[in-house]
Amino acid sequence: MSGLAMTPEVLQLIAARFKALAEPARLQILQSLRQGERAVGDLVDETGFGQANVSKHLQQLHALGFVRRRKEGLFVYYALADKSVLRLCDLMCGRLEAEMKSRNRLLAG
Amino acid sequence: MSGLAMTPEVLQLIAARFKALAEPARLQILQSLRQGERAVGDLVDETGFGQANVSKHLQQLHALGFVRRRKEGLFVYYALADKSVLRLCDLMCGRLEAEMKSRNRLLAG
DNA sequence: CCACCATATTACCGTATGGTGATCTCTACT
DNA sequence: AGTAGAGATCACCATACGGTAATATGGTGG
Repeated sequence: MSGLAMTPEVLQLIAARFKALAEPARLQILQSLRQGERAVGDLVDETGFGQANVSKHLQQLHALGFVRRRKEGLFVYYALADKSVLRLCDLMCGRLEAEMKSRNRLLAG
Repeated sequence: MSGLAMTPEVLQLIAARFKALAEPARLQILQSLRQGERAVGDLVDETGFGQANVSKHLQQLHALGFVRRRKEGLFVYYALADKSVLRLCDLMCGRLEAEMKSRNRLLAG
């Protein structure tokens, strides 16, 4: 359970971090970043979301430490801050897979 | 990355599951369940939230497979469905700790 | 200095969601 | 059958949040 006491304040901080991942648009951005550093415009093209939208999502991800920024001339390049984000996504993905598998077993009888 | 393609539809399902954890109240409920099975009334007492509120949160957690229910007479007992929920929380908690540690290092200079 | 481009920010709208009180449902008990 | 208690559901409100267009900011080249 780690060294942190699970006070309501701490839970609020944890919840805020889960909330950052609780949005398909942000997950899609993170998936794009999985393949490497990307400028904002690249992400706009790859995801199909509006520029303002992508920028706002990136601010949120950055504020909570999920991505890091690197400014280079006119462009701002974003990248995954560390691997733990992917671990979280993969864990949740594993849950989903297990869920779908047992669902199919029920349907198949 | 597991066997699932990261289509927008899949990302939506993942996001919905993260959203279930993106609420301090639900995290607090999960923390209570960490110590074992609890009836709804117990959780109301332990968390201090209203009965309707706790019930609604439990429905959400149950709909996404985070908790399981067991009915016994008048009471309904909820418990963690598996350990992966705790892994998710602990992972996120680890991130938070690292964050706070580096934050303190900066302050200390 | 000006025009231009990439990104950030602001203002606004529509929707989703948490909290709460009231009500309904189901079970146990007499 | 009637009462009581636990939990689920409904109706409602206030707030938060995602999407978008318009605008601002900051760097680049002419």
